Amino acid sequence: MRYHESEEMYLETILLLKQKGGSVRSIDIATELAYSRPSVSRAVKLLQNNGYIAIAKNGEICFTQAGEKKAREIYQRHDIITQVLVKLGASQETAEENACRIEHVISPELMETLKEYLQK
Amino acid sequence: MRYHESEEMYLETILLLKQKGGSVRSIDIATELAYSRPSVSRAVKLLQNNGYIAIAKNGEICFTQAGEKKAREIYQRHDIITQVLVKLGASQETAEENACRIEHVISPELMETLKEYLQK
DNA sequence: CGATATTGTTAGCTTAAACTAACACAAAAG
DNA sequence: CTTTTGTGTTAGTTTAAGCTAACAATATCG
Repeated sequence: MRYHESEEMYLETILLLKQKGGSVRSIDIATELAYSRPSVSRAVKLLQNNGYIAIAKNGEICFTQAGEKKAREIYQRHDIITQVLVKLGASQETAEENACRIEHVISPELMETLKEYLQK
Repeated sequence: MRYHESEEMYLETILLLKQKGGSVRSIDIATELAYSRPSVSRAVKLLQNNGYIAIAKNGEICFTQAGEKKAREIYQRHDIITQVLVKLGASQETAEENACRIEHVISPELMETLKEYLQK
């Protein structure tokens, strides 16, 4: 993975779990991503150090302002890329799966172009 | 970088240099990618072990059958992605730059979809 | 031919991010 | 209230792929 790609994956996963679940803990992330608990524990600590999340006493993970912003940005990238790929003829499944990887390597300029493309 | 993404970059770079230069040595790759000589030396040895290239006594790097095939595939992916992005409204430069990263993470099915999209 | 420059290699370091084994502690269940 | 289960953490390993320092071998130039 390239620089901080995994950080993006974690933030995105937390947002996803919040949206469909409610309270999110380390174990939920580990289950969702099929990673070991120690791997997630370490990643969560990094997210905390970087100011993206806070951990409640009961283990619940909460976004900071910056964290939520970043997570939503990634989520939006994912969404837009998926829509574009479907429009180009990909199946929903293929589109989702590829968007998941492309979202981490796409430039802001290209994202703008894709947004405009969807509008017309 | 994800699994063997760097291998793909090296193969692609060798093909590129062959196309514009002629004889390709380790140092040419190092210069092109702005990597250190030891990094390239190591990567080249791996490519050799994996059966993608052979090294002549004077240091010239030659593709094996498998290596050339693989390099051309990656190159083609790059090309098609660039064309698609331009068609969607990106500048040539933005398209190239993003294609360079997307080419390593795109699935074969999606590549097929993109090829078809270009045809119509 | 010998000094210098170019190229390649060896050894070892670093970082990111996964892993397992083993432990600590809290919550739930008997 | 003790046992079991669930959750998180610590310590240490692994792999990929970059790096520098230092050396070896080859080429080129005076």
